[in-house]
Amino acid sequence: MELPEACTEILGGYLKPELFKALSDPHRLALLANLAVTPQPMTVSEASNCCDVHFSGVSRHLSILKQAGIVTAQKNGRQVSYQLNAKTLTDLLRGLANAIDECCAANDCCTPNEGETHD
Amino acid sequence: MELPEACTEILGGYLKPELFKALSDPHRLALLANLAVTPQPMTVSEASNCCDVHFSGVSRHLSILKQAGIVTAQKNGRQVSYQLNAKTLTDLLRGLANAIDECCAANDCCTPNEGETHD
DNA sequence: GCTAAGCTTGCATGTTTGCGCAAACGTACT
DNA sequence: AGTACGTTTGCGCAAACATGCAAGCTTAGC
Repeated sequence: MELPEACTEILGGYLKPELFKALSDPHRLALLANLAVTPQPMTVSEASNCCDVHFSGVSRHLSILKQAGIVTAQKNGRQVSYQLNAKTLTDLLRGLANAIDECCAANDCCTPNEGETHD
Repeated sequence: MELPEACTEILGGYLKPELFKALSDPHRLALLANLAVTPQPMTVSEASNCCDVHFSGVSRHLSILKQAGIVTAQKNGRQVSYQLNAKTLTDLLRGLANAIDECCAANDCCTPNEGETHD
């Protein structure tokens, strides 16, 4: 059975601020969406077309996504192709969701009733 | 079958910067972890004990989490109890993961090979 | 070699964010 | 009514962040 301490450990493995920070910018999310929809990897120049940000900014955004493990980069000649690392991202998302479920089930905490906020 | 446009719509429903921004702060994640581990709802004062942040800051953090739908607040007399809204959060996480999988499957994009980054 | 293309990185700037403090607000208790 | 407690909110400050521009770096093509 899960103890609270075990929960903290389990959760801690998924509660990385860097990941969510990488996902907290609208332009980065737009890039991510475009990567998820585009069959081929995208170069920085191609990615720059999708949002009105200077290509240097796009380069930085993609770099942040790469550092978070959300995308992978491959250098082809003088251009760099970025690709969504779907498995890593979905594993992290599902892993966190599962960890939360486990902890809540083990501790009987967390929202038995829905929508009881006070505004 | 899913068209790229449909993917964008599906993804767009889950790619809310506000959610990830709420999760992008270490102290907020610590609060979230504590809420996931604690059987009862926590008051602001109780929550303040877990991280070395002034209680006013904790109040603001919890407010941000509430606005993102991650926690719910209930007022009991003069104190406010916060509780993890586990279902909302896990649904969002899994929903995004599923949406990404759908889009990638439909478009045959996204990381067929693993770990091919260039540093 | 030289030049141009593609990308990254340093710099300056404006904006956002997290923080503690103090004041304000609402509620319980006497 | 008055006081004490728990929480929220306004304010000012410092750090972090996003952005455009320009310079630098690597690679392709001549």
